[in-house]
Amino acid sequence: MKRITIKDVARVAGVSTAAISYALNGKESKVSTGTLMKIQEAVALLNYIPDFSARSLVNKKSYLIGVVIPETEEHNQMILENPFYSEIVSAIESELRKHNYHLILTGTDKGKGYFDLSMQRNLDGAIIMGIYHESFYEELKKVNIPIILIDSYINDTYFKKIGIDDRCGGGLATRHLIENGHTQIAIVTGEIKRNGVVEERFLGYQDALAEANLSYSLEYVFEESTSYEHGVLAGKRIASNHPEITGVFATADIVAFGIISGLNECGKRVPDDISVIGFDDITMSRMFIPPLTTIHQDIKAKGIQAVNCLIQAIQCIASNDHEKITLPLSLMERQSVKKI
Amino acid sequence: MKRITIKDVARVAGVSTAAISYALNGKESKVSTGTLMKIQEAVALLNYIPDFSARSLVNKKSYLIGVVIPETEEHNQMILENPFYSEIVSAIESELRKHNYHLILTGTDKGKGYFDLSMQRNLDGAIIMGIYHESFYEELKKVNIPIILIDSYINDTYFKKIGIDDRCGGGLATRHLIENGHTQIAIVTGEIKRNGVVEERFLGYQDALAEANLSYSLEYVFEESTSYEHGVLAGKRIASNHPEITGVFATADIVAFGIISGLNECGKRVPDDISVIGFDDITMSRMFIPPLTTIHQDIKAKGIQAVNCLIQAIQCIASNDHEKITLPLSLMERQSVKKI
DNA sequence: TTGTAGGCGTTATCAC
DNA sequence: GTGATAACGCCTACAA
Repeated sequence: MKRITIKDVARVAGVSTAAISYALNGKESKVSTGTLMKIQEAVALLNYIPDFSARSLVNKKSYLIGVVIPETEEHNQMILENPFYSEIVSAIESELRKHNYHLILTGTDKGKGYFDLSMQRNLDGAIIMGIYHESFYEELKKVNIPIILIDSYINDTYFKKIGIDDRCGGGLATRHLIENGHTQIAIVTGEIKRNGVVEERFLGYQDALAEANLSYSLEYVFEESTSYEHGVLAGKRIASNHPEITGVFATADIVAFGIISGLNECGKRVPDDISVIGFDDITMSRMFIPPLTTIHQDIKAKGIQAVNCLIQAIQCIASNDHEKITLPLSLMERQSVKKI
Repeated sequence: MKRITIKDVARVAGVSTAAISYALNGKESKVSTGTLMKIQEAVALLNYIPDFSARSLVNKKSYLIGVVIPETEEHNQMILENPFYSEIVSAIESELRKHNYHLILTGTDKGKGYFDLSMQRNLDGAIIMGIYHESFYEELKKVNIPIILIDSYINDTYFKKIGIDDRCGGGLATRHLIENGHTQIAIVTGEIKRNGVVEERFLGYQDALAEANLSYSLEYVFEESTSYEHGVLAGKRIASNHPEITGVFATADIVAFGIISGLNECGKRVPDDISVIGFDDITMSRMFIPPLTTIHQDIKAKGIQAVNCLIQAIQCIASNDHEKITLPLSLMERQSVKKI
């Protein structure tokens, strides 16, 4: 089956290819009503669908957006299993489609960068999640397309950034524990990378502790990976080695789930024996038992804003000088924290 | 910044564009060792990256695979929030990348089909999840590219299919409940669509009931949507209207989570008061409290197989006449089912 | 072994 | 208004 091309349409409609192109690209003014109708008929008759490759070749627009999310060290798989990423990717795809863009989703092995892909595919823009080596960002800049960083504290004005005030959130969470009478508060967290969100959340934790004149101890910091498994381990260690701890701040909900399970395995109940607060408010958090008290952020809004910001940049609409958009945060009280 | 083209490389290397093309496309034999080296140097020096659009234009290969997953009725968003889809998409992306393909991920509004996208982008193939109207598949066939259907019982030899024996799985789950002494067994399920997986799982439920001479009653069928929310509702209704029910088969883990929550809200505990078994064994199931007894399927394997099957079809490698690949299933006993 | 040139499907620049 | 025609970047006969 041969592809229907613009020439076929031209032949059937009895006009030139130029006319077709005008008619189909919002330049109807350059075409008389009569020919316009003939064209529309022919297009419908032949079911003509333009070839984006050809189009992209001439006007350097691909209507393709790259979205990258980090991947697991072990399996080279995108960590889409982390519900946070699933939710935001859903929102991004939906919003992108509304604007007639398509999305190429990839994980990225930190070895090879994203430069090749961007060039090969002539990406119109990219949305990047996760924290990478500096070289990754330098490469990215060379591609010279608009790029949105989600949840990054990279200090580089080339990139537009969208995120939340993680430090404030970390404070909010810890303070909630304190207000409920807790004084021995642990933090369980993924790797604290420079310029990453967990670093900020960790700082917020320290802020709140200091405010309340509570001492901060490294023994109460369980740093490893943002994963359920790490949560389980930390939960067990807290249960067996730190009976004095009554409150735990997990820097991600998925970690909080792990903590609660680990605690349970050791016979400690949440929130009766120990309180746990999470961060993100992923969909699963309200489904969990007990429903998780957590710091709520609007994940979908984050994705939608990222898309709109990106598309504005692509179309060079007045680059509103907001280099960084910060979305609101709130405390979501459910049932994993108890007053003592 | 102007793009580096094959001509630039040719100029720098002091050879023709043809030589470059040969050297870069596995036809090194047509090029002498000397020029090959000069070419490699020039490529490295200029950091030349071929343009896929141009390439696609001439050889009708895009190295782009379309992946579509169903979307919510309300928000036109992909239901990537369903962890089942997240997991399988992760696996697909990873495997695809290994083979140098990229993935365009979309939801699909059932109004407009997938035909346009496939044509516009010259997709090399597609992987489709979910159940759609017949017209959707008819359109798809016209595109004339290899297509893999995951978890579909559509009876059309055009498509390669990959899935599990859902009927057997439904039987396995129900039988497990029966073997544990349950006789009043409800089923909570998403919409039972023709050719869909839940229909088969439902059939398996009936099989097991019949085998054990247990009566089947429509009152015990809670059909609505494959969602947490529906599970909650069903759980509540079971708790308040059907005290005689002691076992529940949920046709998806996410539904099982809802049921357990709904039951809890009404003061019923799982598994002490009532047993619940799920289906799929998503990652979350072992994290849930109580850890969910469920029918295990290898979600990642499903994604990987789909990719390999698709790529084989694309490369026209002996279309191994397996029109349908069926992956194994097993019972995963955890703690949501109790012997009575 | 190497280089020239035509064509893939579009868009855009011209003349008419 | 309309229609040739030259790009866009690449591949591949074909000729040298």
